[in-house]
Amino acid sequence: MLATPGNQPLYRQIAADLWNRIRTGTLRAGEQMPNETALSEEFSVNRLTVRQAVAELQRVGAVEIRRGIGTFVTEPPDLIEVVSMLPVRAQQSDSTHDALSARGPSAVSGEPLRSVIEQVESFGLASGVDAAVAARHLDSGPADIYRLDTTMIRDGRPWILNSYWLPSDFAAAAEHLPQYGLVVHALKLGLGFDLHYRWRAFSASAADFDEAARLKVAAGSPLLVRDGVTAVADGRAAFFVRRRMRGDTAKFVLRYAE
Amino acid sequence: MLATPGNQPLYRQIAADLWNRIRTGTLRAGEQMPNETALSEEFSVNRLTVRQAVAELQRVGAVEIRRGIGTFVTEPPDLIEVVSMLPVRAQQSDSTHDALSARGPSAVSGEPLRSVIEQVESFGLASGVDAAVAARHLDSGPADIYRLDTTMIRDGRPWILNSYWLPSDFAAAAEHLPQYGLVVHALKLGLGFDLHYRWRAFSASAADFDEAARLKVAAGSPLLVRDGVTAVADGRAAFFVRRRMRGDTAKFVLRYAE
DNA sequence: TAGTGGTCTAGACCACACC
DNA sequence: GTGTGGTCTAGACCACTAG
Repeated sequence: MLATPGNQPLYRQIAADLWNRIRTGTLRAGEQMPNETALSEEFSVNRLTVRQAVAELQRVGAVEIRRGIGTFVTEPPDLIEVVSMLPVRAQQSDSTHDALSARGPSAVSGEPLRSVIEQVESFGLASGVDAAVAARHLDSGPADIYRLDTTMIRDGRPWILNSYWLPSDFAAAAEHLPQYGLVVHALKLGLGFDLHYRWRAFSASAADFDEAARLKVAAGSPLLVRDGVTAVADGRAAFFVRRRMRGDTAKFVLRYAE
Repeated sequence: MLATPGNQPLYRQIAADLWNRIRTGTLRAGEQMPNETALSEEFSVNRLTVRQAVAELQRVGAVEIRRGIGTFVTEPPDLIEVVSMLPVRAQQSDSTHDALSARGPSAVSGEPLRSVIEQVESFGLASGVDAAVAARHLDSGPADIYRLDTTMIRDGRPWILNSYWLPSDFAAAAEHLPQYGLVVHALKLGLGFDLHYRWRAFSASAADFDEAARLKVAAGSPLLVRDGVTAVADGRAAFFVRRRMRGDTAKFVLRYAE
C-alpha cells in the first residue's frame, strides 16, 4: 500500500516508495527486488504500472534489470579515474592514453589498467557537417580531413568510443594502429610526432541508438563526452577527437600543482 | 508501414524509422511530429506502442514532448561554454564564477551571461557518508564540516545545482551569499580569502528524482558533474564542491597555452 | 471546446536464463 | 520446465494547452 496519496501519478508514487526503501537500506545494494507480479499485487496496481515505476528507477541508476533473472538494487560501479597533473608545461601526449598505459605521473585509481586496445570501426575521408566543424578546429580546409572511428576495449569490453578527425598527413595513424594498439601511440611511436594538448572540453550527452548499441547501454544513458584538439611541436593541429564513455564509470581528474 | 521487418521489437523499429526521418531531414528541427493517434494508424499499432517509440526518441534527445501541445523535433540547445586557460600559475578563483561574471580571460560563448545568482537551498552541519567523503577531501575531521546547497539561477531559470562542504571557518560564506550573489564572491570579497584550485574532476550521471525536479528535466537525464576542491593561499582547503548541470547545455573548455 | 499527450487497466503471449 | 522481465493490444479516462 502507498503511504502518500499525493497528486503524483501512481507509478511515480511507487517509484518514490521503492526509492525510499533503497535509500533507507530496506533494500540493500545487490539485493533482488520482488518481481513485477509481486509488486503489482502489493501496490494493487496493474503490472504495467509497476513496470513504469521500475523503469524510472532503472533510468536514474537505482536498479539494474537483468532479463530473465530479476531486478536488483544497483551496486556502486567501479569508477575509473583518469588523472592528469596541471599545470603542464609541455603536455607530452594524451592523459587518457597515458593513464591507460600507466606510466609517468598519470595514473588510474586502483590497479593500473591492462589490455586496453583501440579497434578501428571505420576510416575514410570525412564529409558533411562534421568535417566542416573539424576543419574549423584544425585550421584547415574540410577537403583533406580523414575520419577515424575506433572503440577502446578494456578488459574485453567496449569502454570508450572515439572519433578522430585528422589532416591527411596524420591519417597514416590508422594504418599503424594495429601495430601500436592506440592511436596516440601510433602517432608518437609509429610516426614520430611530438604531441601536446591545445584544448580539452567536457560535456555530457544522452547515448543515441548507435552509441548505445556499441557501448551496450540503454539508449538515452548519460555519456561523458571529452572533445579536444591535440597539436604537434610546431603548433599544427594533429587531430580533433571526440571521446564518449559511460558516465557512471569514468571520471577525469585534473590536479593543480600547489 | 515499416520497411524493415527485422527481429527488433515493433516500438524500436518505429523509433528507428522516425529517427531516420529526423536524420535525413524529412522531419526538420522544430517541426511538429504527427500526433500519437496518427502515428499509431500509420504504423498500424497500438497507441501505447507508438508512445514507447516516441519516449525513446525523447530520451536520446531527438524530440521534445510538450504536453497538451504536441511532439517536436528538438532544436539544437544553446550551449554554454565555460572556458578557462591553462596552465594557470595562480588560479585566482573559480572558472565557473569567473566566466559568469565575464571578466579576465575567461569567457562564455556568445554574449556574456547576465543575472546569474546563487540561491541557498539548505545549510547546516554535514552528516552521514557525504560528510565523511568531504572530510577526506578537505583534510579535516567530519565533525566540523558544513554543507551548503545552492541553485544557480541563470536568466531566471535553474541552471546549476551546487553542494558545498566547508570547514567551519569558511562556512560564513553562506551568510554573506545574499549580499554577494555567488559563494565564491562571498569568500573572496566578503571574507577576503585568496582562492585557487587544488583539483577538478568531470563525470556524468543520470539525474535522480530530486535533481530532476530542481533542474526541471526528466529523471534519468544526463547531467554533467564537476567536483573539485578549492584552497586558500596557505594551501588549506576552503571547500569541496559538487556542481551538477544539464549535460546538453553546458560544456567546460580547458585551453592550454602554446 | 478541441486537440494533444499522460495514466491506467486486464489480459495475452513472447523471449530469455537457469535448472 | 519454471520464473523472470519484454512486448503488445483494446479501450477507457484524465490533465494540460490553446483558441
